[in-house]
Amino acid sequence: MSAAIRVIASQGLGAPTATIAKEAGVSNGSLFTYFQTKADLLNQLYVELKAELAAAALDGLPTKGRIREQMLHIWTNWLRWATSCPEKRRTLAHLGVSDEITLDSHQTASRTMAGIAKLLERSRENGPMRDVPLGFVAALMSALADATIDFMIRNPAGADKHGMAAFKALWRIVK
Amino acid sequence: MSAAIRVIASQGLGAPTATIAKEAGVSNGSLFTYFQTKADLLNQLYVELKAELAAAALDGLPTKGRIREQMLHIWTNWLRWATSCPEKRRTLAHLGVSDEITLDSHQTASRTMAGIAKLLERSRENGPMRDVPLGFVAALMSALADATIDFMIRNPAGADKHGMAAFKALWRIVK
DNA sequence: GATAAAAGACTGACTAGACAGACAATAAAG
DNA sequence: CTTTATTGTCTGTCTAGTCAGTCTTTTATC
Repeated sequence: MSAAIRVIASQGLGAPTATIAKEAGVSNGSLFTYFQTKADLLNQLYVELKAELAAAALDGLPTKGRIREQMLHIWTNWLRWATSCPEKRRTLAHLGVSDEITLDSHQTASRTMAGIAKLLERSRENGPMRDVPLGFVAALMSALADATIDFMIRNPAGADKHGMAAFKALWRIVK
Repeated sequence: MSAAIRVIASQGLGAPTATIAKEAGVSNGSLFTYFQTKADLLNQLYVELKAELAAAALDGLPTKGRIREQMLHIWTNWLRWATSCPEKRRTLAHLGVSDEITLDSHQTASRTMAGIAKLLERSRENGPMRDVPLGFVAALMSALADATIDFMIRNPAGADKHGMAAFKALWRIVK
């Protein structure tokens, strides 16, 4: 898996399975004893990375305290994870838009992100977004995070400042 | 070009050039008399679609009037174009994240979007986003629009309502 | 108007290379 | 000896791009 992350991050989804196997230090054939097809590998990788992102985002979340602080906690964790594992984040970006990823994988992934959605639900209570589907607000938040991370990576100077500016923007959206 | 849009929208960037040629009603060989390589075709297509999007967004923009109304005009046009040409929009989404698209094409494309950026610049005057790079705000707006369109297409019921909710969210971000 | 010549657009079979996945052979372990 | 894990070669398929030759259109000549 970690070999796949490294290879896909640098070569994209078109990377040959042989390259991934080599990077992992096993033969081409062995790879197919662990994953039936390349698509299988990609789907598993997608679900795993999403779960890791969700776990990273929720890590150390204070159970008490104001919602805004909890949300900021998640936001900060999210950005930190993405910027400190640029390869994982890049691979995830590739996988997220691939049509090799099944509907099932997407659903599984979104289930692992439920913790974040729950907090987002509470965040928007009585806010201007209270009357649209939660999935829509979640999509906007995710898009905002992705765009922010992209910019931070391309523009490391002032990354933290931009991350914070984007959080405030997010908060203005929901609250 | 329009054949490429149709084929890529349904098959992704991996679509064989032969399929595109067939859809266009010409031979495989002819395609390469008009485009040196497949990448050339994709880059031209990307720039063209971005230009079309920009033109559609700015179409009929009232020169006078409040900025908010002008911005809403652009926003509405943007969403209308994307939802009424789902194939173009889908193809553009594929191209936008492809690494076949050169830096040069991206720059050319962003130049054609300058009109929108200019209005965005005025929109954020004295607003909370006044101190971050304009490119960052533009990236957030673009991400918001994309996510909104995605949701509208997957969720046609209440599409207009969601489009308007997203615009208000955008306005809360910048103003 | 009829014929011929030149230009160039178009064709589709072909090449060379890449890749996913299969499989027979080998090594390791119990 | 049996079972299981691993190997790396092999194959069938697919695809970007080529090119020798055909067909169509335009131009020139009588």
